[in-house]
Amino acid sequence: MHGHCWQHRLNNAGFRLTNPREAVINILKATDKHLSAEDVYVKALTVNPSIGLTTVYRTLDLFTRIGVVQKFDFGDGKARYELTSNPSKKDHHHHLVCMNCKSIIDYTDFLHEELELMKKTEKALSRKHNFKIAHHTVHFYGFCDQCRKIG
Amino acid sequence: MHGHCWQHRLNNAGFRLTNPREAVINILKATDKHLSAEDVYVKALTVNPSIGLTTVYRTLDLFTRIGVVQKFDFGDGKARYELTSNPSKKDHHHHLVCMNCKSIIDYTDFLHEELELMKKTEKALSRKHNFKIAHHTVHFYGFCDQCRKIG
DNA sequence: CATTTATTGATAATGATTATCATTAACAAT
DNA sequence: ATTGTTAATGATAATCATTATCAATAAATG
Repeated sequence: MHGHCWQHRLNNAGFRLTNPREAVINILKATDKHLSAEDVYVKALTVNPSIGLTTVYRTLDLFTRIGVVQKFDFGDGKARYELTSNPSKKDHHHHLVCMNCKSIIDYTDFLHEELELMKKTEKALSRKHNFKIAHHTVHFYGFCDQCRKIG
Repeated sequence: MHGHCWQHRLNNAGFRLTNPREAVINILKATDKHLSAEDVYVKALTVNPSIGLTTVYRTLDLFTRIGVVQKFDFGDGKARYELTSNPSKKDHHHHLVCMNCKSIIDYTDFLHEELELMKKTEKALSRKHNFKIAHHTVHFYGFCDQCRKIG
């Protein structure tokens, strides 16, 4: 149920398979960047020139709700979206955010240890607060190579 | 230099000690909530009825830049602010965010282990990317007790 | 006390996201 | 395939948090 393709997950959740939704997924699949809704919209236009920005927002929100996409906020005023990465797979990563230029670096160091700790923490928190945990994020904030030199 | 009071930190960074700044700090000191700029503004008005919302934003931004305050985004469209908690002190905590009602629970489980891992990760990342790391965040996302029952 | 300059607060502007609503297209049943 | 039902779309306007502007004020310094 977790490994099913997005088409099935949409259907199972009672949603329809549409052109804009396919376009959005394909764009997210094809990049390793951290795209904003506007970014996705611009790319989507080259595939489907009639797509609307509103639909892109709605679609990203829908995918986020069913867990196919993860929404991030790195503090630059606009949300970013990525395909959800399975914590036990190699696409799992976390982020390093430059507080000055807002650039983002993905990192994958010590993920095994991190996963152990997160599983343990998740278990404890679920029990203690009766909270159903879907995912977690880890962000490191600081100043990137460029911005250290300048500032 | 880290343990210095905020007054000194302001002065050392070349900023002035003003009434609005004092009001904002006192409000953050007096709460364990996750206040938005608007929240802080409303509270500030009771102390200083002439304070402006713009100033609150500016002040929170200033304190964030000098590291006295930490800015969070939990995905409900407005930023939240907390006094920066020293990772090795007992006020250090992380967050559990309900994806439905946006309520937030602080947690402090396994912080010792977490701190060990974070220090290690931080060291590796600093070296590899020549990144100057200031702080980190860990967020768990899911559904709280209330929202599990309903949804 | 006077001067300098950061800070403030009222206001308007910005910009990302959301609500509205008539039109269109998916899908199920025929 | 055709139709009917209903979700989904896209254009537009509205919302709302945050920022820019700028004249007025107040901290610090001599």
